[in-house]
Amino acid sequence: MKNNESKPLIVQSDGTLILDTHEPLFEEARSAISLFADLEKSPEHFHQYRINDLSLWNACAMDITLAHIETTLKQYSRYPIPPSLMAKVEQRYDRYGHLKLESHPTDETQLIMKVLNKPHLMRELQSQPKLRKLIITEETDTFRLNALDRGLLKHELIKLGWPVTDLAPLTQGDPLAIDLLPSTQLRPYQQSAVTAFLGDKQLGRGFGTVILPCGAGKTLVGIGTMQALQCETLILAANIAAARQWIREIVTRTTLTEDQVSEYSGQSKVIAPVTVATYQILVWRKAKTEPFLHFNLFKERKWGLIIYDEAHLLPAPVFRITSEIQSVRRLGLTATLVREDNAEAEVFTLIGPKRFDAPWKELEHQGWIATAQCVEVKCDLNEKEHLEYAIAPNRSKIRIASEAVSKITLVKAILALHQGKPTIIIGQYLSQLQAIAKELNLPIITGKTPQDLRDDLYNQFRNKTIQTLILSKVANFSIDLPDATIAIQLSGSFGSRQEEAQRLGRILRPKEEMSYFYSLVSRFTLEEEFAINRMRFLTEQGYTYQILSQEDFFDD
DNA sequence: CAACTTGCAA
DNA sequence: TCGAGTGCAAGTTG
Repeated sequence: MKNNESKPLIVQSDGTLILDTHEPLFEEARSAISLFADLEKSPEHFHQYRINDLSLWNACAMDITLAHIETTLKQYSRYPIPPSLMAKVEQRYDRYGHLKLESHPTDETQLIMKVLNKPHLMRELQSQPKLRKLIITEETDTFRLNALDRGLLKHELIKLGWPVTDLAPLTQGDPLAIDLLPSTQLRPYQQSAVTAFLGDKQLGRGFGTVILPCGAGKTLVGIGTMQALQCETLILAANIAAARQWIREIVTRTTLTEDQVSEYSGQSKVIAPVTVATYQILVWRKAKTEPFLHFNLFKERKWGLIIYDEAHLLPAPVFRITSEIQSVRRLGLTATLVREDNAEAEVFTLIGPKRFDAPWKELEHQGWIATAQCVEVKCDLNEKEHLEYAIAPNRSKIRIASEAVSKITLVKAILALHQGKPTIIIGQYLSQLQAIAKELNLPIITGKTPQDLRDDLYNQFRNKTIQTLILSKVANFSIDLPDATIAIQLSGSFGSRQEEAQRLGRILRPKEEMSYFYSLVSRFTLEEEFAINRMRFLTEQGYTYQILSQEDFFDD
């Protein structure tokens, strides 16, 4: 069996695929299985993929046959394929293709859903209360539905395990000549992302989600797609800063001029061939009962492409409107779909399935993002804090642990260790940050800091006039934050992995030198447990986590 | 009327 | 539940 030893893949009956990154066939196997399995974790030695309902139906949609999946698994698997797994795959495949969704021939506010070759399916669907609510009329093998419920319907059907094929043709949108300027070139992985998104145009693919880490240039993937499609485009961004960033990038990197690219926000409501809007303005309304006034934006022009930046932040009502416009090409961009609620399925069904993701570690190897070392430093509570902690209700325990005064001394030690390196200090509680700012006499930026002062401090940080900057939660979203080599996290919120990833993203711009990400954690407290949770995401992404204690800093 | 501040929402 | 943040519109001011 020496021959099989060198095969990279281990297939388990629960659908987990483990891929050994050291085997020569690794790369080949990776691209083969990613057609029907999702990447779950990519630590350094073994990557983990999973075959699940969504990934299989996604494969169905790409016309990948059952036989192809079996052959691929056999080809790369070290051990025999568990028969129960193939049985499960077959079962899932069998559920695909029985439901077809079409537009009503005369009434465009309605949809027709046909049930094919499954006698009992009609009955099964009729008995579902959530579907009942959406059905207008029913005949022997068809349902009539409201066009507005299209996305909701697709989502409910996925949850019931009966995916529907949406046959509504994708509209082309109004044409727009757009070209990259010669000074700009897509990196290989950005190009792959664009290609993966577009797929084979004859199959009509043109919706989906691309996953890339912060700092890997998601904007260019968007711009590359616009160039390929040559059509008017609506871009949705999480906040105004991000929206303006898109506009800047588009104007400086493409042949489009300033008056062809506009901002649609609370401050400026201009609509142009390329319009960048915030999520906020879309979901704004006078009162809870009033309609969403700005949803018209979707129909204002014949958009050929809608780009959802930071797709994991999509507010619920935007999901709903997205379901109404399923005939327009949709590109979701995100650093991570890990959301503490489980909205990933919604992103996949309404915007589109995952088309591309690159393991962070790999981009790091190729030098596109910086090499980072994560260090967790344990520190101790003092006598008084210990006492307070012991008697405090759970709620305040976290805060006491987060605000341990020993963290201040540690910050000093770490700053001394990395003397001369651009450093940011991030934390959750203003009082603590302010105390450190005062103690160390360092500048601080919080939500209340006026924009011009922020810009001023950022600039000084960029041109190295100041070396250290203290930042509150504003750091999580601010786009124009300058690069740092060292980040010190004083406290994080409730173990949100997404937040951790965002913060790490701040120090991941490509640089020659190693970046360090320090997390300060109080020993023997709840904070330790949260830290484990937060740490998991990064470990799974392939980062090594080093654990030190405060003594390590004061010994020598 | 542009540039603030204030209050609300999710 | 809380703390900190954001964006929106309307009100206030020089």
